[in-house]
Amino acid sequence: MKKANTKTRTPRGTADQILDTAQQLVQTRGFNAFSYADISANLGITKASLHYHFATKASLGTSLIERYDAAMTGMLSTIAGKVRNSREKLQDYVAIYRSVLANRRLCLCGMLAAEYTTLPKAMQKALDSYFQHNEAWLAEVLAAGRTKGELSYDGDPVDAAQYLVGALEGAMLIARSQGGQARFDAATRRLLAEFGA
Amino acid sequence: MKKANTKTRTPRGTADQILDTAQQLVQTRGFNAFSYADISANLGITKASLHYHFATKASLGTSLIERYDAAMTGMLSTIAGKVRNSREKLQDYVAIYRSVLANRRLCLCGMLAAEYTTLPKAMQKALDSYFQHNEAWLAEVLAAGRTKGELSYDGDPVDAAQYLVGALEGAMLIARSQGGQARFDAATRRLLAEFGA
DNA sequence: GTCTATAACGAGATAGAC
DNA sequence: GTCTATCTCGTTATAGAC
Repeated sequence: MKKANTKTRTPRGTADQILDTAQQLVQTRGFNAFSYADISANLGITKASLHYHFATKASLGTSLIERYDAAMTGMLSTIAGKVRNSREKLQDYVAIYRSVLANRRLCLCGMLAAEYTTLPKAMQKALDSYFQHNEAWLAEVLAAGRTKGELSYDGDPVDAAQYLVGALEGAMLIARSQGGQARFDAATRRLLAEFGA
Repeated sequence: MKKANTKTRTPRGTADQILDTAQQLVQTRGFNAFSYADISANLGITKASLHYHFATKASLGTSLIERYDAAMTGMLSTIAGKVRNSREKLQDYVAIYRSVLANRRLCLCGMLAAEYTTLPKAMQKALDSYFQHNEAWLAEVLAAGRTKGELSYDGDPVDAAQYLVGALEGAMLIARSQGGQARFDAATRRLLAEFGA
């Protein structure tokens, strides 16, 4: 076999390293505020080589979102698979965002949502999918949680899920520059309490 | 007199027109995704002339935030001056954000918060002030409202105000590309209900 | 798959005439 | 206060050698 699906730490390929660096840059500076030169400097590889792996910045950006979406889907599956109660699932979901902010980053897709009107169509589509997946998972957790009496809130679970995502993204966005982790934690305590978590 | 402080519609000066155009561009595209050429095209004035009014993009950006902050302060004074109950004050506050989104824009300072790490220091300072002013006004409304029994919520009014600002900015941010005005309205209904408004 | 070299363009900014 | 003209730099992207 050429590539084993092991869980051991395999040396990341160049494309992955490029994506890692680009992701960090987008999460801290935004898609319109980083360049191939930045990645080149961080990785010690020339700009021309970057174009071998990702011909255009648009294709790099699209791969970035798709990988992020897939990683999130994986984490949500893991959370769901632990089959604990819905309260904990919600807490774990919030914890994902918390750990992103702890690295002084924003959610990749929250950042890109701010730049939405300037993004290539392919990136916009990928972004739409990301939020779709996230909110569908959350709505399901909220619906099941209320049925089981583990969570409590009013109205439509889909509305509630959308509210949650927006509030979480906003809390990260503002907390990064105003108040930091403490502010984010205070906000999410309030948010979770609202759902009986 | 050279300039009367009248409330009649006086023809806006060139600097004001530049700020108007720049503000619209930042609110839709972001500070890093617009150029002097864009303003030039929109206003029919050369880039060189723009530099006469705002020598650097950083100075233009700083003026933008300061003007936005002042306008917001004015609106908050007006709301406060109408001396109705705190519920209505909170609703009016939310309505300000709503009208911004209705023009397919984000809050200027929410957008800039996403780009925070790439902004000149002067712009960062001005942004900090904007949020400080906003949250101080909100915290005061929340504190008084609870005392008078017009609002109800748990914990520190300052925490609550910060939570509110984050949730509102996030609701706008995501709603612009995912769900639009309807999604924003659903989110703010939930948010207001949380405070007994 | 990575490199050197360069093209093609747009950015922020300045000099100096009117 | 607005213009023309220009400068310098950074950007995405490509050609072609190794």
